[in-house]
Amino acid sequence: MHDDPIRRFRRFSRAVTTEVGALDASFLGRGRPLGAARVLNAAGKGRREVAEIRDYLGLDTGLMSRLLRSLESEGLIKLSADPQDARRRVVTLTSAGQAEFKAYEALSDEQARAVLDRHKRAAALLEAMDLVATALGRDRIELKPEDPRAPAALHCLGRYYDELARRFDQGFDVSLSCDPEAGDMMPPRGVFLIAWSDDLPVGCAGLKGHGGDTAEVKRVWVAPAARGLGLARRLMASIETAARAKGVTRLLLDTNSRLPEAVAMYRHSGWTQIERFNDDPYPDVFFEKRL
Amino acid sequence: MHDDPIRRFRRFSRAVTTEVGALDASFLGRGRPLGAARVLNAAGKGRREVAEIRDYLGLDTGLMSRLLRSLESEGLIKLSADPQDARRRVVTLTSAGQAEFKAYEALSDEQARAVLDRHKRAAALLEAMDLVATALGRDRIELKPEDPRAPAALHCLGRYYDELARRFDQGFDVSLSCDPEAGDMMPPRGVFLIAWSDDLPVGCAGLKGHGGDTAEVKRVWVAPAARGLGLARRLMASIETAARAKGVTRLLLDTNSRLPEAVAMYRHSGWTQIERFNDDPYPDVFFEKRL
DNA sequence: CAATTTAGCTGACTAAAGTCAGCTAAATTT
DNA sequence: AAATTTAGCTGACTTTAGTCAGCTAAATTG
Repeated sequence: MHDDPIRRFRRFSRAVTTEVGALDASFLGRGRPLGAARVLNAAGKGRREVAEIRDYLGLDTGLMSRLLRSLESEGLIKLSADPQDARRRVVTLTSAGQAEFKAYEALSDEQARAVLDRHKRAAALLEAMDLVATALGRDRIELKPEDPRAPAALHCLGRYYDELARRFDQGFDVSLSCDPEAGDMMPPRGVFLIAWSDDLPVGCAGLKGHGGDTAEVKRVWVAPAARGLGLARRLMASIETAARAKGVTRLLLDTNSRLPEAVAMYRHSGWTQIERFNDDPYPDVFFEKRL
Repeated sequence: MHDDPIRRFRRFSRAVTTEVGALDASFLGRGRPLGAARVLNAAGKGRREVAEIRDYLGLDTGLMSRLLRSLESEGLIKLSADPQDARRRVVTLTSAGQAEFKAYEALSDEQARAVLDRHKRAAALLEAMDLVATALGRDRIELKPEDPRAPAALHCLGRYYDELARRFDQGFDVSLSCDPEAGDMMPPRGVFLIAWSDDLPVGCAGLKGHGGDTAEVKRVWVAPAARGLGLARRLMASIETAARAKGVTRLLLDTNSRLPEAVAMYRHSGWTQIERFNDDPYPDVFFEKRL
């Protein structure tokens, strides 16, 4: 009865509507209706086109127009015609608007901190929050190519190496492994994909190419919070598509028997186990796939 | 940067406002404003007095009065004077109201199920949700006396025994332990307290009395989701207050060195370690406290 | 019993959100 | 070049939520 999943889910919903709803309400403290504050925030977060903001916030054109005018009359935004298409309008924050946006951001940050500071087990709480947020937002996870030296990429790779170090008895030291050159995992030869759940990178995968018809799949990682959502398969499918587009006909990858989920996933996705094809000390299972 | 707690918390907030907010909005699918639906739900959940509902939902008397009248005119509720105090009004659902309430419940249940059914790792997701919900609702955790044979009590005790079984090398079998008679943990001799976070029992503690001036503290348990919130101390304080009120001057308890958090907590709360005072096979650490 | 407090109702009001038909002007299609 | 589509604006409207002063009637207090 008290373990009933439905009951537990609904209790969760009540708790977050009460608490997170209360945080939202505090936006009213700045003397501006919530609608206008939301538009200002969307603009501050880099959404420039009116249609884009309207779409994101799910507003009617009439309502949107009024909210924009009210922000404009407050001197927080400026509207101008899109040079490409003069029917479209582009929002830019004035410096007053920037300041006001930052004030809202500071307010949100402060609230977040106030909640987190009370918790002894903040790390566990955040892990749980990551898991819940990723699960709820699963349909909005996006894969985007990224420079493998960018901060988000380094974040993923760091997590990946940590995980290998935990899984392997002998630990893991990247410098002993074949660390691909960044250039090999970037266009035109290769690609490095990051899976984003909102603003958190929750997975990655790299295609390491040499310009020839064989390429290698490297650094496939999914964050613990995002496991079980089929993300690894999605990343692999996307890497394969990219490889085909580059004229690659044969993909290789190496992995380790200490990562049984990965090995099983490859087996079920059309990969064939082959003989060792490199002298990297870490992998002990090798696969190929003909495209 | 991507590990920043504030950033992670805010991402969580966005995810739940989007998702849980969408669930909320579906309440509008039944052609009734959210306010009226909330009042109907509060009444359906057993809140009978108008003042109680008003208080719970944070409504103004005027607004409340109007919402009640609109529900009354729909034939969903009946209002009558409280026999004890004719100024007060009591809400009762008509059978149409009952049906409508159940329809809302079914809607919520269905939504919860729809989200959960998609998840392979529903157990992990629910654990994370329990943790988050308990942490966010920490200030609303209430301690209430309960019959130790009631379902919620059995739920807590079951979890407690499971945990002991996991912690002790030799496992745990209640029947070999001194299982207190329910009557000893109920008024007038004793008490059994349950800590409620919303509708989920997240902790318990029992006072086992014999009518004399010595009593025993038994079955102190806090759910994993509620640890780190100081709940064990709160339960102990409440048990001590109850003991004092019953004229108890000396409290005893036994525990096990395999539960180091518990042992540490007792040491820091004015308990003194003493010699073994029973022949229960499981405990190996014994405490007393003079009140 | 009179005075005060309490519970709730009512009418008049405001603010915020949202809807909708009709409009203009730019861009695109035919 | 005319017709159509698209992006957005505007005015008139509704609904929902919420506030507030003043009221009635019951209960409580002195």
